[in-house]
Amino acid sequence: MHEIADPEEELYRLQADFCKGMAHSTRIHLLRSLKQGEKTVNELARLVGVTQANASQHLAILRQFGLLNTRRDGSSIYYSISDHRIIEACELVRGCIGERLRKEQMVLKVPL
Amino acid sequence: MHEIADPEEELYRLQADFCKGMAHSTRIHLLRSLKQGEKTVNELARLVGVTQANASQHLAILRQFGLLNTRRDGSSIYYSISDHRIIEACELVRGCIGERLRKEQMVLKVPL
DNA sequence: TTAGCACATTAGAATCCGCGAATATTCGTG
DNA sequence: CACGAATATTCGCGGATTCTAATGTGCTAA
Repeated sequence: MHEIADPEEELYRLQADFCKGMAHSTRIHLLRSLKQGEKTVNELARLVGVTQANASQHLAILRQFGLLNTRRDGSSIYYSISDHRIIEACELVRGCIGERLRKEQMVLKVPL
Repeated sequence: MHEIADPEEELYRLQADFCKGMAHSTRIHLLRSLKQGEKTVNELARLVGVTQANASQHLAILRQFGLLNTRRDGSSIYYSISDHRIIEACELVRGCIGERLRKEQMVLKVPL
C-alpha cells in the first residue's frame, strides 16, 4: 500500500499529523475543554458551541491522530486526553501567542 | 474586512495558525534544522531536501504565522526561530509520538 | 420489539493547501 | 548599467479540509 522510505521522514509525518490535530480553533477548544477530565460529545459540543455532528467529526480526527481516547458508558461515549504533554504543548504555543500580542500592543500603544 | 467577535475565539484562531506552521513534515524538518541557529534558504533547502522555491514557500508560511524571523545579510536572508518554546512544543509532541510507537512495537512484539 | 437518545458516518459544495514551473525582485560586483 | 546569485512570488492543477444536512448505528428502557 505504501512503502516507508525514510523512517526519520515518517516520524516527521506522524508528528505533523499530531500537530494537524491542534491546527484548528475548534479542536484546540475541544482539547482545552478536556483539560480537567473526560466528557461526552454533547457536553463538548455545547461547551465549544458547534453542532453535535461537527464536534463528532473533529473528535474523530483527534482520535485518529492519537490525541484522544474514548470510553463507552451506556449510550454515551467519553473522550479524554491521551497524553498530557499535548496540553503542555498547547500551553507553550499559547504562551508564544500571548507574548507576541503583548509586544504588538506595546508597539501600538507606545509609538513615540 | 473581518470583525472580531469573541477575543477568546480569536486567540484560538491564532493558536491554530501557529500549529498549522508545525503541521507539515517539511516545516517540522525546517524548524528542527534551525534549532542550533539561523540559516539561509539554500542551506535549509539542501538540508531538508526540497527545491529552493518550495523551501521559500514553507519558510514564508512559518514567517507569516510568526514562528520564524528573518535577517538580511548581503544577498542572503537568514531565518531563525522566533521563540524557543516552539522547539520545546515540537519536542513534547515528538515525545508523545515516540511513546506511542514504543507501545505499538510492544503490542506487535509481545502478543502473547 | 419499538421508541428515543447519543453518537457516527456519508454526501456534496465551497474552500484551502502543496507542489512544480515559470517569472519577478533584490542585492552585490564589475 | 548589466549581470549573476539568492530569494520571493505567481499561476494552475490535483488533492485535502470543513461545513451542513441527512442518514445510519448502538444502546437503553418500556
